[in-house]
Amino acid sequence: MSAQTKEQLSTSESLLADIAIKAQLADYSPVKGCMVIRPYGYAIWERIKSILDQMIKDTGHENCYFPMLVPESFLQKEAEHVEGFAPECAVVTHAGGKELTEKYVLRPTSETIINHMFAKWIESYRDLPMKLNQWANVVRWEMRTRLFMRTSEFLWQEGHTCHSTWDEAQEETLTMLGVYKTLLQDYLAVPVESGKKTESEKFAGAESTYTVEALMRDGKALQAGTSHNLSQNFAKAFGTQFTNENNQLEFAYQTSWGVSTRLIGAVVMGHHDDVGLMLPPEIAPYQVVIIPILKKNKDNSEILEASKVIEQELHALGIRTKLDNRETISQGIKFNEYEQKGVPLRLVVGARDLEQGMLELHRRDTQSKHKEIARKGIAELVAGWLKQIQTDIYNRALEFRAGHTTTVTNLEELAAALDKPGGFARCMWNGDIKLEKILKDKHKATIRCMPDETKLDSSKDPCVLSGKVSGDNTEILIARAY
RNA sequence: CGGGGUGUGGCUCAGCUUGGUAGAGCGCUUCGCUUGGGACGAAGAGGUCGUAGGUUCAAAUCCUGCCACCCCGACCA
Repeated sequence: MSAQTKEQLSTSESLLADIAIKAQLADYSPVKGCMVIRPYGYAIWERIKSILDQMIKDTGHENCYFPMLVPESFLQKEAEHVEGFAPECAVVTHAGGKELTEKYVLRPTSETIINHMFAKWIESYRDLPMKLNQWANVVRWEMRTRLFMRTSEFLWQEGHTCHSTWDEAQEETLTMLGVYKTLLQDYLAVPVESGKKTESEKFAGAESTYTVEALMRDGKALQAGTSHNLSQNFAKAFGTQFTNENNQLEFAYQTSWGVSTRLIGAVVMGHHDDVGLMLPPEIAPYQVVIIPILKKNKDNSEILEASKVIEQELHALGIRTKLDNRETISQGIKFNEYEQKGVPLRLVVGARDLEQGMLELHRRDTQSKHKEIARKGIAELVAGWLKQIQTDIYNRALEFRAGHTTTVTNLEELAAALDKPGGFARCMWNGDIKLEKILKDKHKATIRCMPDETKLDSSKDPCVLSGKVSGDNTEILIARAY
């Protein structure tokens, strides 16, 4: 059964699946739309998780855990929320050999159950702000799934906060958007456009949604993280109230925000070449792989010993290192394996070079081999190179995006831009939702966001739809998306 | 749910038109020989051909139903 599944996938033309499976990040599970995250893929997730977890704590949040099962009735309390999520919920109807009187939903997100508890825990303005986060799995029964980008079950972090004023909630929303931007750009080396979503694209139940949008190498945009200002919507639905300084009962102002294992998809589709995956050093499970050139049936102890010493030197500088001293596998196979896995640097330790105090270093991002690297001071050299690679990979992605962003002033130019370079089309918009319908029907595209970093001039650049110039027009980014 | 496609050793597939009881390459195991970019040779292990039924002396092959998965679309982090 699973054999068939694998077979189908390898035949498929999905570059994403091809890279992810070859790099041993994940594999398909027996359950439709679900994936098994393999150790190498999970190690990347753990890197991302530990980096982000620290940032979440540094911004004053506490981790907690809410249960996976949510009473079905909870979902229905917030009108827009039910409408948005009900179709994709998996529901538990039986337990303990009996049909349940109240069905349980496998959480698609936790606003409802968390608000149920917020309502209980919050009484006074003195209890605010309450800033929680949880690392969890969620289930969304999507009609079409894609490895990492959209799986029926995925891992994520969801932050949920309560505040006493709208302004404070708004500030929180933008703070976390900034955290995501930093995570993506400084660690995953994925440049993002941050901005607000349009009404039709916002989270079901939110007042407004902010997003970080990345551009993948196939020209598609990816919503890499979202931060929502929920205002009082859920508080009203769940009775999350507090008494303010004036002894008046008020509904709490809330936010929620999340990023998921989709981030791994962003890395895969954001950084790869013909060989396979290319990992930014910051999130690579191991940043350097040491491969000793071993001879079968000969005494390799000297080479192995030298390799171990080098490994220790790298460890001492905090460099994540893997020494592959398997004697049963040729180095050619190893070279290939680690290239597919995207390990940033490969250090080759051979008898010949070692005699001359030299090593061979190979950069994954440029696929360049550097012989005659001095053995002495190797750890410092490697540390420097890793920093350089991190920067170079980011710049490579940034360059790609620049080459795939086109400013357009009318629908013809827009249509052309979405096809020819692909990627983002930047333009002004008068807010008429007709545009979104045209995009969807004719171009399979959407408005990704109204970017924070604007490049156009509302006093000169016309609306892409009406052709009119107006100070009321908004700048937008359009793209086909995952 | 609509359109298209696929189910045969671990993987990729051939065989099916013209039924005769299953093959190749890769991978795996052992031995030999090699070893600074996916070596080579020899021997070997491994499949109730997605599933249920039908036709037939005989079904991977023909017929019918069912199931699963993949791709495209509607939906979405």
